[in-house]
Amino acid sequence: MSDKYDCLKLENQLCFPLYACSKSVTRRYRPFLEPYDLTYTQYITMMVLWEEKEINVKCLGERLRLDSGTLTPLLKKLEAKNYISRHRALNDERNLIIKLTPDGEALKDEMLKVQEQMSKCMPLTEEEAAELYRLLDKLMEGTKEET
Amino acid sequence: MSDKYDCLKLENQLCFPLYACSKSVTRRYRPFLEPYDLTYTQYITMMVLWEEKEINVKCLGERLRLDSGTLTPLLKKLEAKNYISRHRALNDERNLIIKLTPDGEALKDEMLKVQEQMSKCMPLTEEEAAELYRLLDKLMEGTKEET
DNA sequence: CACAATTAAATTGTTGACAATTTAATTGTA
DNA sequence: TACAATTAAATTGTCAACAATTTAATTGTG
Repeated sequence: MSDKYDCLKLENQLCFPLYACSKSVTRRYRPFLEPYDLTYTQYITMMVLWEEKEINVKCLGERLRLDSGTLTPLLKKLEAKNYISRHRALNDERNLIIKLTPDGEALKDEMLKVQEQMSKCMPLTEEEAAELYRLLDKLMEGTKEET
Repeated sequence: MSDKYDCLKLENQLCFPLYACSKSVTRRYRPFLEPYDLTYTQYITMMVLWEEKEINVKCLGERLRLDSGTLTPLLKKLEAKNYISRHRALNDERNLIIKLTPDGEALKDEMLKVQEQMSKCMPLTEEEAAELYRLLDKLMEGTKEET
């Protein structure tokens, strides 16, 4: 009951569950983030800033795997919400330095609640989560750009 | 060395590897699909049609987890490329029936090559792939809409 | 039968993702 | 020191994702 086209079936693919699952998780975040006027992508951008305090767009893009075409408008939106500031570096004006504002910093505590809510939707054991993490990492390695 | 903010670090999250990995896989497809003038989303749409031959937009959306706002313009593009046809159902004109054209059907054989190329980028063993599939499915279950 | 409720797709508007190109600053080198 | 090469961010243009609304067809019910 198997033919050569089996590999073209959605349910036999890894790519589709991956794509669907990623969207499903992102969609789940939406109502939790909405009160803070954050989208998922804006949220993970803030996560980097809560770790780094200060970073330029290039480094931010490497962490998030997003380019300036995505980040420039996104960062302008975060600036408009007064969560971050955008200033050119003094020593090299090509670099745009992104910093948290006090409002952005304050958001961090609120987000602990969001994470708590979200973790309830993630019905994996510690071991399963670790294994998923490992497999995603391996897949990431294989599909990453060969430069 | 752990504090209450650890859960707000990108690398401690499942959501980010999931999001990054999904994008990475999609990005990998791009050069293989580009000769056929297909995007990844258009490709998975074609995959459903290679299985079903004929389906309405609603069912297609349920399979792909996409709404009419995404599908309507996408299907018009596939029609313009002459891979599919779009016609209202005779018995209920609210339904738009999507069918493969001969060109769309013919694409199926070409896509076998694409899958072969792609599988080389997916460095997982059978068991790992099966486990990843299982974990994604479980996560999907937990994050799915409760209606 | 009439008309309210429901359903399917399309439309509108916002945000993301990314390739390709442009602009401006800096660096390397003849 | 000039000026080509490189680098960082911004811009442009296309496709996707999705919420909210609209349009049109069908169904259910008084």
